[in-house]
Amino acid sequence: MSRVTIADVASAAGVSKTAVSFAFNNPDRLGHSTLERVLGVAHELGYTPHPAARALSMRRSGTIGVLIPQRLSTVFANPFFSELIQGLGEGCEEHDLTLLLVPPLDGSLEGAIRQASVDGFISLGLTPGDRAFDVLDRIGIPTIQVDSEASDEHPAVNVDDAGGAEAAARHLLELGHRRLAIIVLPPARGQVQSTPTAARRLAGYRAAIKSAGAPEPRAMVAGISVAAGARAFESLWTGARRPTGILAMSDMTAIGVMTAAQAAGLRIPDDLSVVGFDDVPASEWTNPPLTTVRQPIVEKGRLAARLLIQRMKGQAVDSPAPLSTTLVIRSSTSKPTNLDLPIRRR
Amino acid sequence: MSRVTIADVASAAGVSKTAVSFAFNNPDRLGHSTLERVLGVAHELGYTPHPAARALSMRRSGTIGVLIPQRLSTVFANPFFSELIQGLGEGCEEHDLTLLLVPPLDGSLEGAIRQASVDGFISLGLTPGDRAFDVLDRIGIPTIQVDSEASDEHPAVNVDDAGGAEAAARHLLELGHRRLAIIVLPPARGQVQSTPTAARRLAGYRAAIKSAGAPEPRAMVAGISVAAGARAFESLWTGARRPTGILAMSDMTAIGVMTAAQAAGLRIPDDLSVVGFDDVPASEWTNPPLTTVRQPIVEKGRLAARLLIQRMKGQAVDSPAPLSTTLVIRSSTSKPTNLDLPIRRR
DNA sequence: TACGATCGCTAAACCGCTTTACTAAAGCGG
DNA sequence: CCGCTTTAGTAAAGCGGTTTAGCGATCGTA
Repeated sequence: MSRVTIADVASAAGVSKTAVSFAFNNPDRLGHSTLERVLGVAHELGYTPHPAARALSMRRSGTIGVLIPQRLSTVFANPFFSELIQGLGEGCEEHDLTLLLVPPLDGSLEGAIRQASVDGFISLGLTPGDRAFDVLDRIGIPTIQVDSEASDEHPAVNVDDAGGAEAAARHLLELGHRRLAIIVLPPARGQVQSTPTAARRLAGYRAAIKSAGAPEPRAMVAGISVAAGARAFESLWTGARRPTGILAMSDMTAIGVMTAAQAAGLRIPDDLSVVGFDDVPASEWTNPPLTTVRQPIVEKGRLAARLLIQRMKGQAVDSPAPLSTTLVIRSSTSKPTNLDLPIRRR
Repeated sequence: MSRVTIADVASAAGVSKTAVSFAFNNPDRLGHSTLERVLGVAHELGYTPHPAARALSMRRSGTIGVLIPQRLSTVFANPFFSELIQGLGEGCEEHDLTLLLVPPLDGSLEGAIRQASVDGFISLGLTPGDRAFDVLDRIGIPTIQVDSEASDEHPAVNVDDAGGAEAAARHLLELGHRRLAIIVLPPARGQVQSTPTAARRLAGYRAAIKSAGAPEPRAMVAGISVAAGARAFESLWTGARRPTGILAMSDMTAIGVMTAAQAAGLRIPDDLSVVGFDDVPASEWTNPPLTTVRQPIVEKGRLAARLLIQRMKGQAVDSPAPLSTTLVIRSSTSKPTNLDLPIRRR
């Protein structure tokens, strides 16, 4: 009933364990006839090497871990993440590696890191001081960061967040918008400080607004989800000096803003312009199609995976130059027409 | 430079390896003072048990594998999958399990199964005869199927595909449509036969059409992607007897059909009705919002994870009753108005 | 014919942890 | 004070592979 081990195969084939091991990993070291026999017996018995035993003795598990800062159910609600996985997957499949999703266990990412039997880690959106780094350094597993701040020990793959954000804000400003609001990504798990990505995007928005001499924008923090975007719109749409344009740091948030605005009777872009960030596929099909900043998400994942694999091979790798972002102008932005919009609720 | 092992901690604390192991896994068996000391030394040295060694000796890795029938980059392009992962994640997090994504390695799913160090598998859309089952049975790892055909050894979690499909078709028929086309999901990797899910949905569509006495629908196979949906529309929109309504087995395909149709100058739903399947979140925001069959994807994942965990505990589990599906009527369907539509290309 | 190289295979150590079986000391009731 | 149970800790045997070092037989060569 119990699993077939290498010893079973060895004794059934009348050879040593070594021979069986060689048959699979080093066939040249065996004579032709023994090789055939061992392989035959192994197949007949349905032998499969125990992965953990293999990993222990070879010091390699054939798996890379993806360090996820939040619960899977929140993270995977954002298509951004699916795309990133697509890229990581492409990088991994080239080398027959599998992907282990490592969210915080019991609230602790550090604990989860320890448990994971992997050859390398991809970390997502970690803030520089994160304690996860202590654990990573301690156990000495190569790591590549994504959407974080590069350091010497931990290279990071990033996109030109500031440039993209600046282009987005400039777009609204050039259309004539002056009253802008920014929806800021929330800080990482357990942190107060905003993520490096959020900080860079915010800086980009601000730089454009400042250089255009437009008034200080309202800023509000909201989660990366459609629901959070909707709530953000609700709060923004009370009181005086309502914005004519909203800069969201994520497409999901932007979509939430649009649906909430439309539900409140506004027309987009006539009554309110909205621009997102990421350019997830869904942004193309929304009503209206979303103006947004495209970042090459799949490529980012693929690059991160490749760099990690290089590191795992022992090669040194530097943080690559940020991947470029481009503004994609669709139909959720236009000139601000109704500067003094009467409130049309319901 | 090399990793801190249990032996290092033991000698540094002046105790046996057993004591160190007890300190972590069985603290009651140690005196108070030694416990403190061992834990202190371990922390100081930055000791972390080697996961593979632990897995080998405990016969448990704390990981469950998700058997993915295709490449990650194709599978994760469908939000359906993200939602399923959300559900699986919820089920896993309750028990501190992590999720390993296991796509075919080098084209072979069986090979990938062998390599994976997991305590259980969730399989997706496997066709009954799949050779993956041989490997799974051989190594005796508990498995729960999703979107497959239940068998005694391998319970399956399913939704009421036939019922949902029937409701979708009936909806179009009741609106007055008679010329329908069906876009069928492609067969699983390496198979000729269509997946059980596709077969059930097709049967549902056909049953409704037959009982309404409507003419035989055109059926065509297309991949589960926006691009494939677009291609499907192109092929369908040539020749005579063009459909007035299209039944797609996936929302992504339906969205592809809509965008291609709109690009060809058709108005939806006036010139063509489209209904999808799944009700992924994006379906609510499309232009027009998509009429589709909702299936509880997250719940499906959560249920599958829970059942697998039960099985891993040694409890027997039966296949649960199919989860119910409901037709969600939005704006991509209406009465067929232009029965003899002139061709308006470009 | 003798000798070093090559070939084919094996014994045993090792990877790093858990766990069973056991021992010495301490606690305890009578 | 003695025998018996706890308590606190240890030695050693796994878990199931890989890998190094080595050994006899065969082979080509001088």
